[in-house]
Amino acid sequence: MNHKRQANMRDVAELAGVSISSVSNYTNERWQRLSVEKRKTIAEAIASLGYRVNNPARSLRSSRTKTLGLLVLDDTYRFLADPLTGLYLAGIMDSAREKGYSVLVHASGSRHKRDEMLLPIAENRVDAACVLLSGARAMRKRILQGLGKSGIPLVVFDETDTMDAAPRAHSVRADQESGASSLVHHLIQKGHTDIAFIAAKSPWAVLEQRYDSFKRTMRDHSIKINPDWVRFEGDWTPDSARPIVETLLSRPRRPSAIVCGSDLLAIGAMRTVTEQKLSVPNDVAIAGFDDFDFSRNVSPSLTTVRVPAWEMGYAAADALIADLAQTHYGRHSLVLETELVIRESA
Amino acid sequence: MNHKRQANMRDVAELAGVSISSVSNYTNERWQRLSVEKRKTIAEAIASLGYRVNNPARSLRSSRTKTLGLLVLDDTYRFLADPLTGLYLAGIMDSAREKGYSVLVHASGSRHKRDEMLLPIAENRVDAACVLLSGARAMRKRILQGLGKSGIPLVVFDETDTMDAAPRAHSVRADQESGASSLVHHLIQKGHTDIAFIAAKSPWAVLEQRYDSFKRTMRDHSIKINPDWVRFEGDWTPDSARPIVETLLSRPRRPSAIVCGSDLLAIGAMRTVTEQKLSVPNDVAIAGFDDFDFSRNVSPSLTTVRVPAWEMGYAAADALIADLAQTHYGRHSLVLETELVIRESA
DNA sequence: GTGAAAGCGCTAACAA
DNA sequence: TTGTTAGCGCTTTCAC
Repeated sequence: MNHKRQANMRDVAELAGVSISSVSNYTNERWQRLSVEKRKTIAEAIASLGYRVNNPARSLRSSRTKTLGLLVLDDTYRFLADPLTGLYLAGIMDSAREKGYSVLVHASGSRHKRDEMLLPIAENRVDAACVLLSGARAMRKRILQGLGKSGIPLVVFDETDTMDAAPRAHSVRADQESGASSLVHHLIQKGHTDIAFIAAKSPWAVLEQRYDSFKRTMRDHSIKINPDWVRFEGDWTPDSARPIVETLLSRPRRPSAIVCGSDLLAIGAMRTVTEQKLSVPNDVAIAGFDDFDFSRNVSPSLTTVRVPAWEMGYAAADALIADLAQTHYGRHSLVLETELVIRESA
Repeated sequence: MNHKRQANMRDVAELAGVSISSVSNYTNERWQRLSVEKRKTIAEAIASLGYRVNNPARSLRSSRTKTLGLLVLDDTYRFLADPLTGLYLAGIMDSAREKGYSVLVHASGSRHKRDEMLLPIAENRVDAACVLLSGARAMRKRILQGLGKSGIPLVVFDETDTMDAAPRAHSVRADQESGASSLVHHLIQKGHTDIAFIAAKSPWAVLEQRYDSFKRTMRDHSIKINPDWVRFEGDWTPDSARPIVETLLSRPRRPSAIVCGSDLLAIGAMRTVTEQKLSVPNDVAIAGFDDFDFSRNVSPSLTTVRVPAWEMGYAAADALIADLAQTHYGRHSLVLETELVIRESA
């Protein structure tokens, strides 16, 4: 129990012998309006009372919350168990903290009411937001439309051609196309033509980009894609790769390489191949996307496309805070480089 | 740009032809004070205006923010890349969302000012908080002391004997002791006596519990621990296991089993052993803690102690919200079961 | 440079 | 049941 009430601005002003507005000028760092002595007296009063500005009061009055939202649309609670999301969030938080912002995380499933995603915005909890979407394209567009109408600065992760639904939102993404294309090139150079592509069933912009680029690169090399070898099933856990790969291996003709939609899946795929007494990469090469911490340490180590997830998060928060500072809402499209990391598995 | 101002309670009241306080009673679900017709009129007015309560205003007036904090003390931004933290957060968020709460995530390093950790509380941004600590015991206690004084409901993850620093805080943890002990039993039953223990250098309550139980169980079996085989070095990435394991293997006498402080480390350890042309588990058995998604899918699959991280997060938020509802601050100590998962690596 | 005062949108105490 | 009203702590004119 806190017996003495928290100090407020009035208390500080009285102790310092100045007016409330001078204290306000102090906490808002408007130094031009504060004499040096006053500045010192106020600092002392604040320190001695342990005063902290009351954020809700400040927000109510100024409609600035000093908070960034991370709005996630995902049907599975495991979205945060995916290291990619965790790294986005870490980047956002690091960037936000440096500039005095907090981060409110809000996840919503498509089973929820349409505007559940917008709640933190509608309730004036955030000044700007990072948006992470999954699910069908049409739904993603609809959500983006709703978000766009809110009028607050927005950064959308990983989306490309859905961005027109929110004309003023920034986008931050990794160059999945060049990553996927380098990967396929690499496989072809290694002599592979029988290449499978597997991923979770859940639609996701990043997956579309990876798969589209896979298809394009195959076509560019005049390699026909065997439709039996393209499978979108299960979720993004390693376990869901197992039944897919089992099917792939059980058929008379099997692929010589499998491109997996994510490293998590690739690990499950490798395991399944190994269990069938086949060798990775000799019998079946396996490659993934993301380059998580563990990817270089599994056996065989994973050939993959590195995605700079932390950097993306950092850049996103950075862009939002810049917008907020300048009320200059020019739209940016930031594309960070991916990198093919060739290891043992392919 | 939002041209028409957001609707407020007054607008709703006018449109519905009722008083502001009736609208307030509606948004606060005080149905006893609302006739059925009024309830309907208000609902319609709210829907037609797209009204949402302004959270900062509500918070200022009522000093309830409807927000839970997740306060993390960690020096490395990678804390969120650790699936364990991600799962805690996922559990917290799922629980919070069900009850209409938001989650504010706030990380602070020990390099920051002492009370950086308290900022969301000091600024009235949260009603209650989950606390995740790492670092030296003394520092963790000091932080807990500061948090305890704030007087808001608190759940601290994974701490045991430091909890007296915050006498009114709840604790939620997993039974690391029984997990570690089962694991050591298992190794001994498999004939191992030359058992190493490796972990990151960064102190952490969970690690202390795991290691203490390791020591105790070894002693109970009258097995002497070789101090050369106990190593706390590096961080929690798989890569930092490598130099440690290389050293362990390079010496004339090497352990027959290595217990790793986390699955992430265990993966790095396995990889290093394999690279030295030794076999897991025949030459060196490897075991971890946590049981992440990928642990069953690496080769060989990982013997580990499962920690119910999502459930812990869920329980924590649950306890906080219950406290908030009842102003009944009885202290709980919740200990969730761990489970030894025996696979191939040990 | 400084201070007085209005009022952001809401809740809760009280009156009716 | 319903309505009136004070005021939460702050920012921001505006006058000095």
